[in-house]
Amino acid sequence: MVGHLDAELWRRLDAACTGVHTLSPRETFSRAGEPLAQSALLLDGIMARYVAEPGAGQNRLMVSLQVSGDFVDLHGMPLGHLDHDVTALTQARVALFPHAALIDIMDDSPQDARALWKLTMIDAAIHRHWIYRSGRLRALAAVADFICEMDLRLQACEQVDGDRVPLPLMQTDLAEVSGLSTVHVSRVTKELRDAGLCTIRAGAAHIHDRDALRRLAGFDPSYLYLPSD
Amino acid sequence: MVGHLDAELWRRLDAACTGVHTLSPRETFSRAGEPLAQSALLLDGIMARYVAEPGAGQNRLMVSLQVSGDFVDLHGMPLGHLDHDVTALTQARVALFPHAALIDIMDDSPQDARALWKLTMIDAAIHRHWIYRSGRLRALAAVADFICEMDLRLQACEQVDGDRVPLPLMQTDLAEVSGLSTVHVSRVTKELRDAGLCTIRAGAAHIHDRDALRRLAGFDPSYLYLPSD
DNA sequence: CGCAGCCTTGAAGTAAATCAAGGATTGTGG
DNA sequence: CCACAATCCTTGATTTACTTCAAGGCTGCG
Repeated sequence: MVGHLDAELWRRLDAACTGVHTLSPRETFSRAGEPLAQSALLLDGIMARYVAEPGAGQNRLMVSLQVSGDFVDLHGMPLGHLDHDVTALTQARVALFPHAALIDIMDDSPQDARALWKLTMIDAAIHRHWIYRSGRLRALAAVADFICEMDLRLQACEQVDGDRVPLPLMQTDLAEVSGLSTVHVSRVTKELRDAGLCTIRAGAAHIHDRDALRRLAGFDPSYLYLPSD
Repeated sequence: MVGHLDAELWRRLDAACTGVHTLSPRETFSRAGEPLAQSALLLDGIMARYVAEPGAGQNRLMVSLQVSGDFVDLHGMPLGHLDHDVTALTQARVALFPHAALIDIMDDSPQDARALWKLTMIDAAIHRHWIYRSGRLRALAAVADFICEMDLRLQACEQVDGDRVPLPLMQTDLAEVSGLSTVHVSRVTKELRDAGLCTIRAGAAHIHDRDALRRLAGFDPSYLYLPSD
C-alpha cells in the first residue's frame, strides 16, 4: 500500500500524525457504529475488520485483513462511522491522523485526495475478490487463494523471506476469513500440507510450491493493483 | 444514492455530462482491465458487476448490483481500470462523465470530492455485507437478505410500490448473486414462497411479510448508510 | 404447431458442518 | 523439573446443505 503514495504526501502525512498507538493482541480498536474523528495507519502487526452477526450472536466474519502500510479505517472518514469492527490480531502499532488534518491535506492538494481515495478503492477491489472467493471457490481453493493473496501483499511490504510468509493466524482466524468451520480448516490445511503446497502454522505459512498453489487457487493477482502492474 | 449528493454538485455533474448511452439487456458496458476515461451514472434499469473466474471458464460471480442513481464504475476513476466486468441486466440508460471533467469538479471543490468518494465507500460497505452474506448465511437466509437489501435500495430511489419490488432477475442471476446453483435457488425461492414471506418472479419480487423476511435474514440495514440513518 | 428459454421436481452424490474424543503444545505454579 | 490447565489442533463418525444429473412442465413466440 505504501507504494501507492508519493514522497510529498508522505511528508504531509508525517506532519499530520498526532501520535502512535500500540494495541495488544486481540484488542479491539474501534467498533461498528462508533463516530470516528481520526484514521489509523498500520505500522506493524496485523489487524482485521469484522462484520458481526446482528444481535447477541458472536458469529462474525472477517471482511478484510490489513498489513503494514495499510490504513485500517480510512473508509470511516467519508462515512463518519463504520459498519464493522476493527481489531488487532497481533500486537500492533498504528499512526493516528485526525480527520480534520486529512481534510486539510486533501483541500490543499486534490492529487493527494485522489491518492487517498485510491487506497480505499484498492480495499474495495480486494473486498470484491473476497466475495468471489467466498461464493465461487471450494474450501481448498479458497484457503489457497487467501494464502496467495497474503503472500503477495506481505511481499509488497517486504515481510516475506523466501518461502516464509509471516501470517500469525490461528485456524479459528482462517475459519473467520473463509466462512468454514475450524474443523474443516484443519482438514484443508492438512490437505495443502500433504500435497506439498504449503504448511500453515500459527505463526507463519511456508509455501513449498508457489506455482502449484496459485494454479490450485486459480490465482490472478490483478485485483491487488500492485504498483508493478 | 442520489440522496447523498447536494444540489450544487448535481448542477456541476449536469454540466459535466457528455451524453447518455442506452444499453440493451445483457449488454456489456465495460470489461475488467480495460482502461477507463469516463464513468457512468445509471439513470434507469439495472446493471451488475461481475468478477469472472480466471481463464476460459464462464463461471463468474456478481459482486455488485446497481440501481438508478448509482454510479456503476466510479471505482475506475482513481484506479484507472477495473478488476471486473460491468453489464446491463435490463435495458438501461447511463449518463457519461469524462474523468477529466470529474477531476475538474473535485479540484474545484474538495467537498464535492468527498461526496463522490463517499458514494464509492458506500459501495465498499455493501461489498463487505456481501462477503458476510456469502460466508455466514445459509442459502435461505442469504436470498432473503439479498431481497431485503434490494427492497431498501429500490425504496430509496422510489421504485417500490407497496409489496412490489421491481427486481428483474432470473434465477440464474440470483444464482450468480448468491453463489448457489440455479436448482437450489429454485428450491429456496419456493421455500420463501411457501412460507408466505415473498414471491420472487422474473420481473419483480413481491414481499408478503417484510418483518418476517427481515427476521429470517437477520437483516440490519445500517451498512447501507441510507440518508435517514 | 413446435421450439427455446426458464422453472420445477426427484434421486443420487458430494462437500462441509457438527458432534465427540483425544493429542500436542504452551504456559504456570508447586 | 514436573503436574496441571488452557489453548489449539487433529481425527473419526454422523448428519446436513447443497450440487449435480436427469426428466419434464410451463410460457411465450416464430
